[in-house]
Amino acid sequence: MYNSFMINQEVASIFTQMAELFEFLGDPNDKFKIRAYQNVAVTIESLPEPIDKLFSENRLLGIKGIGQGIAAKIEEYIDNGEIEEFEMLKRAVPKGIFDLFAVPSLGPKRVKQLNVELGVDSIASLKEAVDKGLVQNLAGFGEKSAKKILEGIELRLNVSERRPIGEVFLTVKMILSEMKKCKDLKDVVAAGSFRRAEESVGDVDILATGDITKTEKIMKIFCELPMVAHILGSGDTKSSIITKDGLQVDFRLVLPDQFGSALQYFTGSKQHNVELRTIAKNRGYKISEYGFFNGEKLIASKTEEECYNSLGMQYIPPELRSNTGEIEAAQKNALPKLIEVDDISGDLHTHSLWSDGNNTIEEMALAAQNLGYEYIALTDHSPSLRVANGLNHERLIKKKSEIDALNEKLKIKILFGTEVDILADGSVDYPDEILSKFDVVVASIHSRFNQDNTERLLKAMQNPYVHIIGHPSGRMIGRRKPYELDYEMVFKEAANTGTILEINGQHLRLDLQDFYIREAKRWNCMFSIDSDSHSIANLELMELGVRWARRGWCEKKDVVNTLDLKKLRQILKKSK
DNA sequence: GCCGTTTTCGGCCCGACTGTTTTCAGTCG
Repeated sequence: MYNSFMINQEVASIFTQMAELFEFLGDPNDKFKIRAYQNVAVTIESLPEPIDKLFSENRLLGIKGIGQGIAAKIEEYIDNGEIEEFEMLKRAVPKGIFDLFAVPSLGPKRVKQLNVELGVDSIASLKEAVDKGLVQNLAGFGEKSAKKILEGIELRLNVSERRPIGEVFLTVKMILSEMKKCKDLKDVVAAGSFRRAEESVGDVDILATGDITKTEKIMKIFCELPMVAHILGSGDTKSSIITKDGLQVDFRLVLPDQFGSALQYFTGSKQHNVELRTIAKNRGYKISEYGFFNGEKLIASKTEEECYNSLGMQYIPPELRSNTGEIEAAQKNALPKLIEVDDISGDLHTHSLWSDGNNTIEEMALAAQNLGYEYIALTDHSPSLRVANGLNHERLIKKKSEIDALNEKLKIKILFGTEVDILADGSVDYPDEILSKFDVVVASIHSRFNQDNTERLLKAMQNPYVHIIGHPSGRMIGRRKPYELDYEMVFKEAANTGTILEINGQHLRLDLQDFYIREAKRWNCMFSIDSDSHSIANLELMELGVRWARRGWCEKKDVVNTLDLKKLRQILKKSK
């Protein structure tokens, strides 16, 4: 879905949007041009190199999906920072068009119809049209469509000002690593909901300490970062910018002696800090971003550890700061020792070109090896997921022999896996004799999201060959609600059958949800944390998955892919 | 707009689901 190169994201996003605009304009001759643009956007997003480098080395035309026309547009973007045809298209359509496309259940055809017949050109005018009962009367629309549209708007509004954390994750990491190159800075940390690993974030606050006499130079470096689109303001201690992908980032320079209290203050959450201030007040203390004070006397401010300890409690990791029991636990010295990214030994849910991934098995394996993994499971889809090019028996045999050959020459161990579809009746999409051949079987639901799926999951877990339930709730942040489940029954059965529950790190999934991870832990469930990568760049989403698991109070011992391969194989064998 | 042992034109993924229809269009993955 994204890679580490800002320019690739920018170009890919333009082709995606151009495809949407052509679809809206609705010229039937454009049908396959649209598909070409959609395809090339995906390709560009998963390229292992920045596209301006490929261009300067005359290698654009060697990439599948890039021909003369698209290469010329990429060149135009590299030279001018924009593509004229895209700018013209945008002028030819209503301004709020991309907002309308983003409403679930609305596609280009219906947006067009709404625009032509009712003059709808924004979320606001859409809502107005539904409220007035106009939409319901359009040909092809009815009461249910209108209701769906309202629900869709609601889903959109919930994330309108906030964005899924995965969408900004790599941008923020890149800003941090760029700023860390500055020798006048010491600490550089993103605070706020980003640091707490909330599923969505608003503005991002970056806190830094360093040589205060060099503030002018430091702020200049920040405002001139390559991803900056607009500078909202820049002063001695704070600068604000908007990135090219529309994220507001504030950069604050604080005194080294106040870094701990400032970081504590700007990390939140609000509820956590309110509770903390109450406790401080009861002790006669006062807390601010400048320090923890007893009267006029400074008690703590340099580090967060010092600040928390001064209130008679353990240091509370940022992912836990939601005022849902973490403060009481910290006071009793009873916080869990949370899992770390470095604890992960491998990824158990990834896709390759064999199904709907964008890289070869070898590319995926080498990228995983670079992350320091001992193993990676390539879990391509099963046949019923036709859109994802699921593998039949014949292709499985070929894939297996490719893996065997690679395992002869690579250091990392590649596990032969599948993400097998859980069918309508809870059976899975391969017979036992095939299932038994896999090292890792992830079973997932990809259909019938509008019903209670408890029975399907229970039956899948009872299958002796199913090791892991993939993305158990099926939700997509801002797009699709979790389907109905009796979680208690699911957790009980997972524990009984030794089925591992996945914590999926894909940026729109983050599934199981954090509070259910905590709940499942009470039932002694086991977890795997997976990236569900469809390209090499996505493998880095493991970090997001781990931080999400930390929100669920996960420890190393709860997570099977912290084990070395030998122990992992034992668990997979023994647990079923 | 791209592609090619079906190669310079003709094909490009396609089935499930939903809500609207009463045989189908649009959306989604």
